[in-house]
This record gives sequence, C-alpha cells and structure tokens, in this order.
Amino acid sequence: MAQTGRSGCPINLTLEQLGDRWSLVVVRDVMFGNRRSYGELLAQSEERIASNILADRLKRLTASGLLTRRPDPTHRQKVIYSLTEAAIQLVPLLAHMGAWGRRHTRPSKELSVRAELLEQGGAPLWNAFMEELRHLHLGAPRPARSVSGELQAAYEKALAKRSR
Amino acid sequence: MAQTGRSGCPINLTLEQLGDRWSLVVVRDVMFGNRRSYGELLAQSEERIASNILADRLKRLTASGLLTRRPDPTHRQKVIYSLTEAAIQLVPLLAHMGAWGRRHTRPSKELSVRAELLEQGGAPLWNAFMEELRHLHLGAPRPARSVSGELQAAYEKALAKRSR
DNA sequence: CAGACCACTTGCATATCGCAAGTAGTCGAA
DNA sequence: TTCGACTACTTGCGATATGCAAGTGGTCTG
Repeated sequence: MAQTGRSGCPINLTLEQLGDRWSLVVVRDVMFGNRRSYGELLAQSEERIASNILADRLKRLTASGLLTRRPDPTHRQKVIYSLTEAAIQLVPLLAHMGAWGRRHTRPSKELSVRAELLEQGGAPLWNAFMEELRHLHLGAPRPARSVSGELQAAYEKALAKRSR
Repeated sequence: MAQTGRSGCPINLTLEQLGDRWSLVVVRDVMFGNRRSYGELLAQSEERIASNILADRLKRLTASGLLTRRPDPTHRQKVIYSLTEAAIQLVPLLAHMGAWGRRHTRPSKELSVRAELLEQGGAPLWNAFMEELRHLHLGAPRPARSVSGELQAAYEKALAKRSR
C-alpha cells in the first residue's frame, strides 16, 4: 500500500492508496457515521474491524493526507479525527460504490437506504453533503441543508419499518 | 476477499469484492485497454502484475460475475475474457477514481489524459462508453460514437507532444 | 520437427491480516 | 484517595496473501 511507484496511472495511484479492504470503510464511518475517535470507530464498527488494523489505517490515512488528528480539548487522552478536503472529495466515489453494491451484491435493505438516497440525489445532493462535511470537519460555515440528517432519518425510518 | 459476510452495507460489500490492489486494475485493462487474453494482460501490464496474481484475479472476477471466459475460435489454446454488464457498470466508479487520483496523487501527465477526458465528459460520455463496451463485450449493436477511439487518440496525442 | 507461444501452476520467501491479550495513562464517582 | 471504567493504542502469533522465478503441458508456425 505504500509507494511502490509502479505506474503513473491515476486509477492505479488511487488503488495504491485506497485499494484495500479497510481504508474506505474507515473513511465511510467517519463520513457517514460521524465517528470521530478511535474508540467510536472500534466499538460502533458494523464490520468489527480489528483494533490493530484500525490503528494502522488511521495512521496511514493521516500520513497520506485523508485524515487529520487533534487532541480533544475536553479530555486529555482523547483524539479527534477529521476528514480533509481530499477525503471529502471521495463522496462521489463512495456514492457510486454504494450504488454499484446495491445493484450487484446482496445488501441488507436497511443499510441500502442511504445508498439509494445518495444515488437518487445525484451530484446536487453530493455537493450539499460535501458542504456539510466541510462544516463538520474543516470549520466552514454551516450550510442550510443537512444531508446527514436526511440520510439518518431515512435509515431510522427503514429500521422502524423493519421492526414493525 | 471471499464472502466474509461481515455487514450488509453496499459499500462494504463492494469493497469485499473489489477492495484489493489488483482486481480493478485488471478490470481497467480489459475495459480501457481492450486486453482480452491472459497473455495480453500479463505482457502489456503497466504495473507488471505477477502471473500467479493475474491468474487468481481472473478466476475470482469470473467466479464473481464480472468477467466471462470463452475459447478463442481461431486458436484452440487461447481464451477470451469479456466484461459482464456488472463490470461495465463500474465505468462511473473508475471514472471517479481516475478523477480523484488526478487531483490528489501525482499521476503522469500522459496517463492522466484519459481520466481528464472522462471527467470532463461526465455521465453522457460514460454512457456512450458503456454502450460501446456492450458492443465489444456483449454483442450489442455498434454505437455511432467510439469513446475508446477518442480516449486512445487523446492519449497518443499526449504521447506525441511529450516526445517532441 | 524445433522453437516460439499459450494459459496457466508450483515452490518458496516475505508481507500483511486479524484474533486475543496486554499496556500506560486519564477520568469520574464513592 | 482509591477503584473501576475508559482512552488510544501495542504486542505476539498463527493464518493468509503477495510476488518473484521457474516450470508444465499443450499448440501453432516456419
């Protein structure tokens, strides 16, 4: 995953940086699940990522400029991870990945709701979501629309429907 | 990479199937480079994929329904690999991957030309390309526009510029 | 009928993955 | 002030994946 320098093809370089089982899962959890610390990412991991793998990926993602790390002012031992602009620009990629997975794998219905909404919303929705992420992670002004709220509401509605 | 069944999230399922260093590189070469046989994929590999890894990925991609395999009628020993519809629907994903890599890694200028064109063309270009792939790989009628020709021409133009 | 070509396979060293357990320090309540 | 929970990890180790180099059995070409 480190710089092997095999080829200058942008698709290949993206895969060298992100082409593994876990990197984008971690980005997804920070992005869509707003998990901001090691503990949250570990405990609330849908896929039960191993602690050493998580530590390694946080290190790599930070080193490669997709995440930043800063101490939590309210707790001397806590660390807050934030997305960088480069990571925020992965939104369309993850949206497409969700859309493809929805069509060509057998996803659970509840967990597909967000992907479906993102797919239907298209670029305008992605841009609104990216604006919101810039607010949450980079200190940009809060936008009017909360896409994460919409996604979460849709997910919870699907959950409620399921349990009925 | 096999079915671990960790979570029904469509992004995760996509990563379980394609989240490794080589799978999408192979798909990319079949898709954009029109490499249709093991030998072509091995010899013309920009990234010098190892022969056993290539064999393994071709097996997996075929097993998971992204490629099909059929004998070459003109050569008893040759095998032709084709993209399935599921693989063709990875076009937008690969386009985004190229676009992201172009912005956030240090790609070579010549190899970025295709990614740039794909990014500028957007969904209409992707759809035209997918139509062409359906012709080349699934036997659909030949569309009027040849996106692969346009991409190839742009690449060769960039190469010529470089060597001047 | 020899030599190149075809699609792989095999052996083996190294790297990575992933489970389970451990570490060193901090915080909050009794 | 002390104890237990919580913080972000690290460590050990077996299992799996990667990747180089060489080999295999068959086919086509001059």
